[in-house]
Amino acid sequence: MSGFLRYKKILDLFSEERSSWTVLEISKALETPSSTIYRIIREMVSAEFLESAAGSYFRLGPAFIKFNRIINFSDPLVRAGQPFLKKLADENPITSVNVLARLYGNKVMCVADYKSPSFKKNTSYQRGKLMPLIYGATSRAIIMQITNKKLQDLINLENFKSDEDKNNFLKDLKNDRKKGYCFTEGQVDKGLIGFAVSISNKKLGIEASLSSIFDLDEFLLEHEPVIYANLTSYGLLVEKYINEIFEDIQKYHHETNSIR
Amino acid sequence: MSGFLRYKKILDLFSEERSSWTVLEISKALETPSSTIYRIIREMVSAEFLESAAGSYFRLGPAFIKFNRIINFSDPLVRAGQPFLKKLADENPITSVNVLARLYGNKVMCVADYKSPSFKKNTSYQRGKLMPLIYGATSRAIIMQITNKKLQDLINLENFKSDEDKNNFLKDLKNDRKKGYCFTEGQVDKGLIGFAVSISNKKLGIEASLSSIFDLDEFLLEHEPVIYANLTSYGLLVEKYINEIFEDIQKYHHETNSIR
DNA sequence: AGCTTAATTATCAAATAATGATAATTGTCT
DNA sequence: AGACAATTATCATTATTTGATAATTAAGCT
Repeated sequence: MSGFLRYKKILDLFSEERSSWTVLEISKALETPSSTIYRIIREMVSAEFLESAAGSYFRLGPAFIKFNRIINFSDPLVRAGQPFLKKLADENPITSVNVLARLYGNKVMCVADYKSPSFKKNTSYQRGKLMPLIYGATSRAIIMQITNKKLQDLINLENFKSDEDKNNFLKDLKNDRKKGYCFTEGQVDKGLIGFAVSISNKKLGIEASLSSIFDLDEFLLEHEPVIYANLTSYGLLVEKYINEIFEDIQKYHHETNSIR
Repeated sequence: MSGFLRYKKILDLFSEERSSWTVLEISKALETPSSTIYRIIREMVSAEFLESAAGSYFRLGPAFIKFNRIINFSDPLVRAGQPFLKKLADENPITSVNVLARLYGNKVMCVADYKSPSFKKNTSYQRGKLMPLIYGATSRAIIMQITNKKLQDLINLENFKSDEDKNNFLKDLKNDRKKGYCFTEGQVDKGLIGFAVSISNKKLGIEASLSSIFDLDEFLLEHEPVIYANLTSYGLLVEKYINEIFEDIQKYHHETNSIR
């Protein structure tokens, strides 16, 4: 183990299910002597990436809250899209969960979400959560904008049940790309349906989606045109704002560089 | 530069004001050859702690969103306190910003916040933001529970205008400790006032505070008893929940350890 | 499409840091 | 105060990082 991986392997042990670890537990899990782990943990604690909790346990440190905030206030996708999620929810014909998501490695990550206050069911789409690449409208609206080699590489990492499954998936993808939006039913959460449109910005390397998730029990066919109209118009609006933010950033960097 | 510091120094360059950097800029800022920075950046990008943006710029990566989420769902303070912030806001006599904050190094960090929808003015208290240790009720309710050497060390890091200032601060601290809550006016944001109570849990090493911030223009003296009652009762409630979460965690670790 | 320049990766010997077994110290609980 | 667990210190060995330079790849421009 070397470089940043040494630290990342430790951080990756911490999860929602298991959020505190002792040095001995880490030492066992990574098959590394505890004297080494003690040394590394000490470093990470002093950098506030970990912190010591009760009973010689350690947990994730406040550095993550700090950097998360910086992303919130500076990430073009979050900045551009976050403010529209509530509006989208308010304009949808029935209660909804509205999500901005993006590619994260070979998964999809939700980077912002807004749930109507009266939305009852639980959903998997919450900020920071990783979602499967090939299930759900949210994910599909992201991969349907990816092409060629990158798409091949991503798809090859997935385990399809059969070749037929894989071909069907690719066919659906093609259709949705033509239509310009996605619909799926119960692929991620039972009893929920999702609609999604792509969000992209080539210059900023953004491959994302905007989606609305509804309770199947509340949904009527007549809602679809409104949902579709809302998503596409807000999707375009978000892309427009991303572009404005991009120009702001450019201007800023231009200024700071010419001062030097 | 060695160990984790090598990586942390790069991450620390990223801020709300300056959220993207090129390799060359980092190389200059840290006075390190660009070939070295390139290598390190590559590592951090593949770990998703950084990501490449447009125009050969790099920005903070989605790993922070992911780990932030894990903290949200597992940190005892956030888990216990977050749900009460809205309730506190709703029960306060006038619109308010309500904040959970904790010690972070020699600063205070807001770890959860809820602003009444109709609250007009801007405040500095937002999740993830670092606040000064010696200004504002939010901070004072934290340090007033700290004693002896730890208090000395923290105070010694602060720059007081004069020795008199320092002594007055310590005197105020002592008074507030007796009263059990803090009040300050305009110390952090002009035109705003803050009330705060301490939140602590020795076993979990939690040194925190719960606070409500109001617009001075809306505040009347008759509001104070209600504000005070709300804060103290919710403060105790949060501490009770922290304790329950602590016991849950213990039970969980007990189980997982006996399985092995 | 081809040309130009900037961005990024690869190479490798020298310099530096990480490792882990062990011992020493500190902290905690009764 | 004593016993046990947690943490830190030590240090020779081993492995990794460094940075100057060269090679490659990507991006911008006409």
